Amino acid sequence: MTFSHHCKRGVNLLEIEHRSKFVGMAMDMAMASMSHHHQLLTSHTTLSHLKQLHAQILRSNSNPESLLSKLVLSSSSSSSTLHYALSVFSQFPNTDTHFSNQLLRHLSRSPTPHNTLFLYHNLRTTNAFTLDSFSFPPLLKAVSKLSAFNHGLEIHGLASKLGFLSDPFIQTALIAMYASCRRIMDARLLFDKMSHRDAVAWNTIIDGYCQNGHYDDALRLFEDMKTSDMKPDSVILCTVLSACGHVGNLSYGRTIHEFVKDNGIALNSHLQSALINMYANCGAMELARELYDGLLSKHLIVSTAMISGYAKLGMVKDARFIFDQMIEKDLVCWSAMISGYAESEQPHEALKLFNEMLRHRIVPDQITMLSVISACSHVGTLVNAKWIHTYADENGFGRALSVNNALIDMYAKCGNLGKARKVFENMPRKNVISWSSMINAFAMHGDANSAIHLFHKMKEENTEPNGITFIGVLYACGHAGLVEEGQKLFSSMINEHGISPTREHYGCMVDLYCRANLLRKAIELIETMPFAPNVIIWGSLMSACQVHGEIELGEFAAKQLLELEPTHDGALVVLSNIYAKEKRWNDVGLIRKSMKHKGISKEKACSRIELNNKVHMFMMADRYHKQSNEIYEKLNEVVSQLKLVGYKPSTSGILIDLEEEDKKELVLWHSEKLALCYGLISRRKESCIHIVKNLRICEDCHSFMKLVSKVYQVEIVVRDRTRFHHLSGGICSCRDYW
DNA sequence: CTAGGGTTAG
Repeated sequence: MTFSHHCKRGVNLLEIEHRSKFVGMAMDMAMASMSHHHQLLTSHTTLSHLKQLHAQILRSNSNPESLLSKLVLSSSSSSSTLHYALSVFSQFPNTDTHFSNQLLRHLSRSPTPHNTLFLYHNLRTTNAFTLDSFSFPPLLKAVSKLSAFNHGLEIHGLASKLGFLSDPFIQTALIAMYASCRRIMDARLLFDKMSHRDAVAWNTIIDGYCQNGHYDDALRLFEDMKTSDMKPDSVILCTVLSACGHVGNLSYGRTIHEFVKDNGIALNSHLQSALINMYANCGAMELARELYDGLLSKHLIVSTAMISGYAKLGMVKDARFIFDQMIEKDLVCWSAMISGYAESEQPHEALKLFNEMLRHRIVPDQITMLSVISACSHVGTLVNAKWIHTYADENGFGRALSVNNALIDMYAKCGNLGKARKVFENMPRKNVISWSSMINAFAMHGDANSAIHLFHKMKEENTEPNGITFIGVLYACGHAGLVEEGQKLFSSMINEHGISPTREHYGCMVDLYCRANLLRKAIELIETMPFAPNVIIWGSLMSACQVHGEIELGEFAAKQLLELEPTHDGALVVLSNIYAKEKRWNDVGLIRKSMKHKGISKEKACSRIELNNKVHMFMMADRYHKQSNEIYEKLNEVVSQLKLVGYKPSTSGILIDLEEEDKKELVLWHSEKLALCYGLISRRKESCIHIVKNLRICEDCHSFMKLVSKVYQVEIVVRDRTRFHHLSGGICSCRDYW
């Protein structure tokens, strides 16, 4: 095909388009800026525009070759426009390899690298094209970005056939390709075979280890590099600093900082940022802040690292300060701030910020969705859960594996086990997290049999359980009192699955023995396990002692607990009860003192009830609710009804420094009782009452609710923190202590 | 060749 022929074809296309008035107008505008071809080409990428511009290029006197290359580049965003542009390109008489390589390079760096491979195949089918060694780095870069391993192998084979494998540029590109296709060993073999390794090769292999999560290997390799002749450049130092941040290796990170200072390495903006990111990721926020405040221009990425650094330490206010100061915000920093709130027990703020982000017309991606769903789990209301589920479905996240995993957990934590199960069952593909989430959902709700059943089904379907899976299933065994089953699972975890138990696993086992009144075994395990017992483990033992009347051991456990957490509610109650019984008034006085001290910082108890898609909040003895009078009337009625079947208010589990009579009054006004009475007034017939409490439910409220479920024949689901109690017919699904 | 956000347990 000749150039003039080509030109004619372009004009014909133009004429067809010209019939439309709209295109005509666009054409006039385009003609008016004829001298700005290049700009137009990068900003107009619809097919009709491309055709117009193509025609203009052919009519104009400017260099058609360079403009055509821009035509291809500007069209790389959609396959239809690219297809058109490539058809033009491939008919172009001059098949200059240098020119083609330039195009490959541009496409491989674009946000749509798959077009590199598209161009590659397109060019290979037009015989005129030949590849030279310069074609391979961009091709391999595109493969790396796409993790398209099969293409990578093909291109590796071709490079080999053409005798290019001794080219260090291609060797390095191959290392990067294997590393990003999760074949780090192959990458390493290639690296070891290189005869001359430059800084780029070293950086590529070190970065490859990082990409595959082997940060410690990356740091070892960096040491190897230093012992060889290679001097680290600033790019490598950036990579290594990032590795330090990922594994939280602050001391190594500081060593590198010193190395930079001692060797007079120029502290360019990249290196400065890498240092700040490293410190922020290691939680060394003072050091990070010092460097950050010294920055002249605060880059998006550094600010985001600061936000997530503060957020991880629970310093959300500082995180928000950085966030608010940012002039330019992108999706990633919004996500960081949202997840910061979600993980810092401020899920409402997270949702508020998400809505604000949407108002700024920023479109969330999958990662944002995971944080927002997690925030909804923490909020715990079904209204929010349904809202975000619908949002996810309507915005194309409904089929994403990780999103579904998060949804399972969310529905479970919002009290709707049925919906969690439905999400789980509808998943076309499941991974360990899906199974673990569902197992844990059952465990959370006290349905041990379903949890254990699912665990066996998971193994039948050849999904390998991990440490977290076992926490869920052991927890379930504890709640169901399945001692032997739990022991079997614990040893199979170690022996068959090769998972070494963590403190949390021991915690589950201690709890299992405690609940089964096997206190000797519990103590034996505490003494032999390779961890120092934590608050949860002492708490299990202490509660068990209380229930089973082991006063001395209980006192010991409570004291150990208070060593670790001097303001622990339960421990103070247990100790003060023991001392009061033994008339040790001095000790009782000491405890009262620490209780008073603690009263200042104590989180206020509140309960929520969700009814007919609305959430109502209650605090102890509050009168804020519109129907307050009705609620207290109902409470009086319920109390007298329950007293007929033997209810006696009990204050033994309550930690307020008051006279006994006042305590009796107050215990009746606990927020969960108010919420429950509101539920009894307002619920639709036959519907279940859902109550969420921010703190642990006291013994009295638990037995109160059990009796209500029997006398009023109503199903009640109560959540305290992340534990659910299903109450019906006077029975609770869990085997919790009070 | 370099830098930032995520889901299961506790």
